[in-house]
Amino acid sequence: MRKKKSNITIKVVADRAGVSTATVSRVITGSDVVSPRRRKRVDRAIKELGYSPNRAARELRIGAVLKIGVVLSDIQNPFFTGCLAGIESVLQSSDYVLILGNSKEDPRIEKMHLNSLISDGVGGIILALTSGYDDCYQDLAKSDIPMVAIDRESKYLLVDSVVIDNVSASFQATECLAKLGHRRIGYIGGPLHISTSQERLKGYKEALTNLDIPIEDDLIVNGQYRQGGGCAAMEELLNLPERPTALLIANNLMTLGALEAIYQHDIQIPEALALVAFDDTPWNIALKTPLTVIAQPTYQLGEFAAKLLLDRIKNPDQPLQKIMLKGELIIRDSCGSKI
Amino acid sequence: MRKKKSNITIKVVADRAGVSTATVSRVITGSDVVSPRRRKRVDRAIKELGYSPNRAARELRIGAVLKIGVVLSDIQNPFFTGCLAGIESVLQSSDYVLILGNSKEDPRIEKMHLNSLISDGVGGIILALTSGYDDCYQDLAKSDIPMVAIDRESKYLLVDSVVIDNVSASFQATECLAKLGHRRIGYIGGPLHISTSQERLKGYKEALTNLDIPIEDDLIVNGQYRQGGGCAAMEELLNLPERPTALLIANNLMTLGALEAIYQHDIQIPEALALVAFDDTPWNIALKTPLTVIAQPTYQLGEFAAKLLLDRIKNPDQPLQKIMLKGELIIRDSCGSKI
DNA sequence: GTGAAAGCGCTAACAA
DNA sequence: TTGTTAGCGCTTTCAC
Repeated sequence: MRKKKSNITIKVVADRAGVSTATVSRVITGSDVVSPRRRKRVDRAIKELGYSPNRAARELRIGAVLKIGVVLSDIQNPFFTGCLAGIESVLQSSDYVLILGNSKEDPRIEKMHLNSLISDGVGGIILALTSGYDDCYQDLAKSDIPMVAIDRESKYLLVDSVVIDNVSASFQATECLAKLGHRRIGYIGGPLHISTSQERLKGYKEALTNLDIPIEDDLIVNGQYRQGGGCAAMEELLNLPERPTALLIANNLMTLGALEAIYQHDIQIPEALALVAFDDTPWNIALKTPLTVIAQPTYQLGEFAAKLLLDRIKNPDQPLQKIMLKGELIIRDSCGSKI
Repeated sequence: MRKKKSNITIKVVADRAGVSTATVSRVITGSDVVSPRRRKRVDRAIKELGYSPNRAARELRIGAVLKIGVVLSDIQNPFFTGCLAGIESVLQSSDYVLILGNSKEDPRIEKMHLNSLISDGVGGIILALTSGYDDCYQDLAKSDIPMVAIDRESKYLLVDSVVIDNVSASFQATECLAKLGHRRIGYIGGPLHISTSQERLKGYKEALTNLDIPIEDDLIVNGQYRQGGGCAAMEELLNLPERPTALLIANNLMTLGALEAIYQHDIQIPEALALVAFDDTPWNIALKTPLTVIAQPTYQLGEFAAKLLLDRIKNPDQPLQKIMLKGELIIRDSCGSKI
């Protein structure tokens, strides 16, 4: 174990400036009850000594500040790294430091991170949750740590949130496919205990109902929000006696997996299967068939979340907020229409 | 500002278990001088109370900061998110917490993050540096904070490092192309002040020399390690009076950009242009032409770096280490051979 | 407006 | 093997 970095404490500064530690502290914290003369003396001493206050001591004394915990469900998913970049950019120009945790879609790991953050007494938490259907978050909610849920929500966790309007995005995508003449539209989505999965499925169903297309359970597959999940789901759909002619996929990684299966079976897009997928990605243009997608504003999602959290920390009693961002349908080749 | 989070302190646990705080502390820190009976009692009390130690207090007391700063040059690049995931997984089972900074390939932002980490007195730093050719890091090196350079090195920063054997990887890739009969092999690489760019260029040139193929400066383009950089570089190569028949691209994002330009000019891969690129990526299989790549073990890179840093923290006087990991050439369609 | 002093929760001597 | 206790560096009453 390393020893302390610096022996310049508030005491040293106080001695140098010929004042008490209390006065130095008042200067540091910006308390306005210090006379200009002493303030000047203290400032000089701080500069000369290159003093910077010990964060641990400060935190211990006042309770936690200056740390924001960010727990994401998959830090290798471009969707979340986009969010992360947005969060980071906001925090960068704040006094807060970003503590990162990766839950890998595992509620147990998530719980661990959360506990660690809580016991650290972080100033706030931004969470993309992995589990939404049980009471995992009830005691978390009881801790009074400011928190923002990002992308996903849980009814057991009533906190500020920044999300995509998934129902409408999914509705729009399904409608697009239907308007191109498709009646057998399949759907591949994520685990149903995650709110985004529920909402996207809902949007899909609503669009179908709205257009008098019967909902067929066979055409709906929910799997893991992973590449493997997408591949497996696609195989299932492909094994159907009557295959879908169009498909909506609710996640970028699943899309990659589905594409894997599609190419393996030598199915032509969009001729044999029209496709709309969630998430625009940098690699889209280089794909065999460029994908029609619902682009989600991930970076802004992160920015909003960080700003919202900072707001909430400053003003704990403000009413709960839910910010909803719209996805954007971008037409490319895979849906079979340039519109 | 919030007040303190939890009132479950070591004292409460001690009372509950009927022991002293010292004994509880011993159990927590894994000191082995506690009798099994008491240890069991303490463990139970901890569990029942849901106690977890206050990090600030601990840090203050032991005079070390249980935080690792990780500053990456682009947290939206899959290469670095792969590393990040590896780092996170190691840190997760340590006492350390991960503080993330994103320099966006900007030395000024990097500097800012580094300064902030230093003044926080973090326990250690993992850095993918953005600038390698000036003395940016000289005073950083003087701070005695343990540090590991990841992926990229600088002669101004003599610290432990974990890197890919870029020269040999690049050599291998170039050789592969040459063995397929190509003599006009182009090269697209990153900024030359970054060590990986230098090394990859070196490997390329060495392979050429080794095979008696003349090096033509026209065929070598160095740009930004970004999608735009790859696209611009490709355009440049395409404007040559005599185009290359094969190409090595030294970065995944640049590859995407190059592909963009290639498709725009309707150039067939591998017929009109054989391609080998750095980095294997999840989307590779779904590309128009699956890419022959040098796969880099990003996750392991991160794991090694984190472990190395933890080692160094425990044992500051151990000799400097440089861990070099090998890339792996994976043959797919884009080089024009299944071998 | 200022200083003295009491801890924040924890660990590590030192005693027992 | 265990408990007692003195701080780590800081902020914040409370007197003055």
